[in-house]
Amino acid sequence: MRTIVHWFRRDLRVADNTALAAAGRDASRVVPVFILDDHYGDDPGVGPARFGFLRESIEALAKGLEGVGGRLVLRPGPASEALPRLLKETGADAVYANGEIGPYPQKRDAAVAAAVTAAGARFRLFPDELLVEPADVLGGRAEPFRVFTPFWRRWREIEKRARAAAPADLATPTLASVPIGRVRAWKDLPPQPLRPAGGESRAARELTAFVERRLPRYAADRAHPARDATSRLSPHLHFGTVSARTVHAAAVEALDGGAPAEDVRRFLGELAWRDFFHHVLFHFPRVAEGNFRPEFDRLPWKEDPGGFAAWTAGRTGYPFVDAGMRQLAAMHWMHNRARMAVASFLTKDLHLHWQAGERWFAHGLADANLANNNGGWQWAAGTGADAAPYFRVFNPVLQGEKFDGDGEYVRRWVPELARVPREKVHTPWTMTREEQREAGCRIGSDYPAPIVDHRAERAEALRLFERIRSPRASPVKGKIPDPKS
DNA sequence: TGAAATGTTGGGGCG
DNA sequence: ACGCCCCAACATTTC
Repeated sequence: MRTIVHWFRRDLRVADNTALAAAGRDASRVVPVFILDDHYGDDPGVGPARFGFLRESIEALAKGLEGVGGRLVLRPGPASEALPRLLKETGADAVYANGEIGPYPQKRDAAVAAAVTAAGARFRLFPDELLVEPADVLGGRAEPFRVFTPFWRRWREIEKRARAAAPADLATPTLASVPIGRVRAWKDLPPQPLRPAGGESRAARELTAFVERRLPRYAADRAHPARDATSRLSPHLHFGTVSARTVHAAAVEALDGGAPAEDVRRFLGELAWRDFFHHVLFHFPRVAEGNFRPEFDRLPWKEDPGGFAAWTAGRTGYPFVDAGMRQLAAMHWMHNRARMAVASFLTKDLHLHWQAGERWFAHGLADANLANNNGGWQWAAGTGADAAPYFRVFNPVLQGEKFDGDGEYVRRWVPELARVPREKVHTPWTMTREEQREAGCRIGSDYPAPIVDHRAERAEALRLFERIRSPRASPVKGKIPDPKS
């Protein structure tokens, strides 16, 4: 009678779980464990939103495992001590887990591999996190792609792995486990009524609703943040409450159900971006610490605590930017179009380091994921692999007018502007005194005037970015504001 | 998965 | 009929 430990990390599901399925096949008893490490990912500044989502997902996982005869065990970390102890208690001869890309998990897993091996057991990692593995998508001369489009061309040709069967009977023995309610990090969480909810069955419902109702209009609607058009799966993909394979398969199968090919193609493109950014992090782990493109180390980012505070508070005076930042604060999630606009504003209108924005997002977003968050920020700042060119500066007014033409998104998240007429909802500072009175919104008191002049700051950004071309200029280090302070 | 500046074209008003 | 100007619409270039 063989026993195997399945170590859950960011794969908090029973269905289509590669390592768990393998453990179920290879052993008659499976011990599913989640370890309360000081880290469960390697992002700086894990905030309450992710802890909240994680807690819900773990509670749901415990229930889900009961359905297949499993009992989830919670143990304090570090994993390199908890796992050998568990091996001894259960007589298990192996630890199975799904692999994770990132500097922290890879270092952690190396230490665990050593500890498990020293305890006389086997440590096995399974490919599960991504649709395609880094080793499977290489360009000419076996070099990793640094540009998305050729990556995507290759990515589409690769057959995606089949989904793993759900385990039949895990037959977990009874073991000591930390009660979830006893965990300090989870005790004092503020209420988060609008945060995406965690859990495997929740993810499955989101996926079904997305594929049936929103995917068929995805291409046309996805860039409009007021429209309910996106998958909302980002936190689920981060925590593995749904697998990327299941999402991919559902989208592909939707083609047979009549979903237009263009909509499906665009959505698959987003899944490919996720793989791309993970591959970039795998091949170039230095991106976690700084610019992918070293010439940007010369860029003189500014320090502006007041500007940063206005940005975080959603009080920049640019409605589209402020709506995004307030959506983040309220929902612990932000629409991607708004993410690009607020990132452009932080880096190119306020000239603040993209890492300040990355940290704020990591702390605030339920879906914050090192590879995607870092990739997104370096894309927006122009410092990354296949990044937007540095001279691509978003105009917050035009972004609003293009993607929120009637101002619905702005009005939803910036209630001060609820009664501003559509023509001026993205430029409220152009209202006359009379118009301000009628809209019940005085600029400068009810809602701020723009804290910077976009036209002037765009020009300033172009001037600052010039420096990346002159090799003489010296690096300037700016301090990065701490989101918790 | 930009935007602004600059260039080109063509229709219409007008003398 | 013609040249001229204006300007919107679109294309191209530049940042």
